[in-house]
Amino acid sequence: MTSLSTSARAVLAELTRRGRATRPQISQALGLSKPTVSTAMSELEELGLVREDGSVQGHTGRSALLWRIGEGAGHVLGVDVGVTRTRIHAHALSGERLLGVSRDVTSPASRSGTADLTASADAAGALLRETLPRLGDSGPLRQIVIALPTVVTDRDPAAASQSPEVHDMLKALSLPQAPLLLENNVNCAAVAEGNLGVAQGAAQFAYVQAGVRIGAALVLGGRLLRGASGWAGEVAHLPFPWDAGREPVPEGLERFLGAEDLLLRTAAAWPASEGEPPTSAEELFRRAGEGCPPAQRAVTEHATQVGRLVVAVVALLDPGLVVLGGGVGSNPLLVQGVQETLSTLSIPVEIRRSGLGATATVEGAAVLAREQALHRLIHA
Amino acid sequence: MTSLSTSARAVLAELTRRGRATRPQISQALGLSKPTVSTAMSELEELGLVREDGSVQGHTGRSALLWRIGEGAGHVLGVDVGVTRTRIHAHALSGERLLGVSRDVTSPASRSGTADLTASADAAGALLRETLPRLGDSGPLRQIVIALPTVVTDRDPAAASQSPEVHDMLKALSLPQAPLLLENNVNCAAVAEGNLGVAQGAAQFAYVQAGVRIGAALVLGGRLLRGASGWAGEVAHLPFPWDAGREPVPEGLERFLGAEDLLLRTAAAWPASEGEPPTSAEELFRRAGEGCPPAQRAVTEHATQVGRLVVAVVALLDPGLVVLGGGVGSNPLLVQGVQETLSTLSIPVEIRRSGLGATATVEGAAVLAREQALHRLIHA
DNA sequence: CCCACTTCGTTAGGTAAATGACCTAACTAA
DNA sequence: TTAGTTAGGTCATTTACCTAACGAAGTGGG
Repeated sequence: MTSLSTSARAVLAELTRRGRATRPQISQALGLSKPTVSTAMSELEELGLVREDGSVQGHTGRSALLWRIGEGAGHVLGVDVGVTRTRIHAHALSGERLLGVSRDVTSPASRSGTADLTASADAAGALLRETLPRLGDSGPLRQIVIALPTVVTDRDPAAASQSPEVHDMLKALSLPQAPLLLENNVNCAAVAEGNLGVAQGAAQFAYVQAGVRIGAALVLGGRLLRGASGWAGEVAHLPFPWDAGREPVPEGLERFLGAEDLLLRTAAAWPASEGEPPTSAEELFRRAGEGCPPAQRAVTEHATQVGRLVVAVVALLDPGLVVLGGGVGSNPLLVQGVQETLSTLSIPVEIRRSGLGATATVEGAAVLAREQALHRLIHA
Repeated sequence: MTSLSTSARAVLAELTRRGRATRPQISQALGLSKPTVSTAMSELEELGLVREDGSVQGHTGRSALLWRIGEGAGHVLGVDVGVTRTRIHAHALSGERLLGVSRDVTSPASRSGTADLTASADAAGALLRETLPRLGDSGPLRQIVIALPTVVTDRDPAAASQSPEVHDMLKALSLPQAPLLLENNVNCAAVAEGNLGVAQGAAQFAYVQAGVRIGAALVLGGRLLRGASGWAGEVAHLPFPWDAGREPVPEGLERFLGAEDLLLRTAAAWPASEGEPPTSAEELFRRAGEGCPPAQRAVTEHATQVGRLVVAVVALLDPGLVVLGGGVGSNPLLVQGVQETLSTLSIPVEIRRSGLGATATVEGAAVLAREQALHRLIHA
């Protein structure tokens, strides 16, 4: 494919930012002359990357044609290879969602909560083979991003598949031919928050996910902070408790702030007079919301602990905004407790609760795929 | 001043990176033709921004002229307004140091270790007035960066001087007319490590300073991570101890990891048989190095605590490299203990000891000033 | 010392991208 | 209708590069 001219790249980038725009708007935004924008737009139209889409009326003067990313620009896939459920979203390069499907992972490992990448990939692969034919003509598939519940030390699958686990997973997925990137699932969820969720428009923010597992992600100027080898945000590996007296346990924070231990601790402190202790995080939060005292105590205590993690994140990074997500983290009862813990701190910070739910990860993967595809189109 | 052409900007940037270079070298590095580089260089020479500086001989063929940033490009100032000592460094835009001076702050507050910005600024202002005349003709003063031992919520002094403390400090300094930026002192020291110290060439790294006070800074791709409002790295404000049982004290980490409390704890555990306990961090480390058991125990224990802070930084950010600095942090005995604490972690990370000493802060301020001045020259 | 060879730096001529100036088309308001 | 305004196209011109060619200034071999 022949390369785009400089002005065509600029026009494509601006059109991407705006979704739909007229040539005069783009001309003004980029400081390019009208002829230049027109030539560039023709070049893009010839390649099928953009097309006319209505016009702006009601203003004085001649009405301007509206332009948008066209079907020929193609589409991308976001794939969430989750422990208990896998999800696939397809997005056009224009940003609109073409389809979103999901399927349970049924394997002994997934029921016990242990990660079994190959079992998840089998389910995702089957789902993919049923789903792709439904896409019809959406242009070329330009990028796939796979969200994984593991540390992603190398986003490039060519390098990462030297690890046998990743190699087997990719084989089970049997993906169509297209550029491919791997990404951590918490990172994906954070990207979704920044693009579609409560962190829209934030220059930077931290995302703390508390559920069965615990993790964090950092977004700076729209870009993920990945660290030197992909371990950024892997707070699960923090030793805990961090105390002058007791010896900290490696990976202790994961155990302490994960949903499993929360339920165990709650059960241990449960008075016989209140009947059976809750068996899931959802139940615990429901009963706390209904006013059950031991459930409330457990939730408050847990919120304090999560709050201390958030305090550490805030003191180190000053993100200005922290989004709480995940099955436990996105609960309204938790946010209040975290906010109280933070009130001792002199650093200004806002706490928001994620509203995206369980699809956050796959949505983020699709957003990343679209960004990557556009980046390649525009900058190469 | 009339604006530079695009190619002149590129040539100036490349010359800045290389220090001295010939036109053919620049031509090859930038992919520009020889005539283009020549015209761009003439443009820069006419403005006094560059000048010839010898030639390359010994190779076959005609010898090429060497070029460098010229005196007309001007100079910059880095000012460290420290608690006990203030420092001023002047650098030419070419990078060479023009002078470096320092002076003790003599005020009741500085002796007790309390920060008194105005007293420090008085000393720095007097030093500045004696120093500037010695500069001779070094071209225009293009940028001043002031390093402060406080949180810098606004680097722009016009906005920051709304705070009466900063306003008084700037008045006491009575600076010459030039663009001015404020920066946190730990951030400055980190920049120095990245440009002149042990973190040279690192794509990203964390800097942890342990001395009288405790602080951290993060450098990503040569840029400081400042946070939403300048509080990034202010770990001193972390509540401590972070323990399920005990109630954490706000600002507790500062107290716990600072030099003062280290000496108090050491004295409390000091056996009478060993004579008087050490009265300074230097003495403590010296006696530990000489094999004195209680001093060794205190240092080991302290290294473990600093190590836990480093563990938190590494788990959250995966910097790949952590530089330990400050009066306590740069001690060889400490590094070993920190490394042992880190060995429980599965994240790959290297620990290095700062070798820059007490001038790191002012050097970093000067580097930042030069970067800022070049940035303005090249991109505006 | 002379001469072949290489590289530097300048001059001349050519080209692609973007511009400004100008014109026509199309729409609104009165 | 008509006046005023904005969109969109055409074209000569400018800008910012490039390649080609050549003299200048070095090196090394005979």
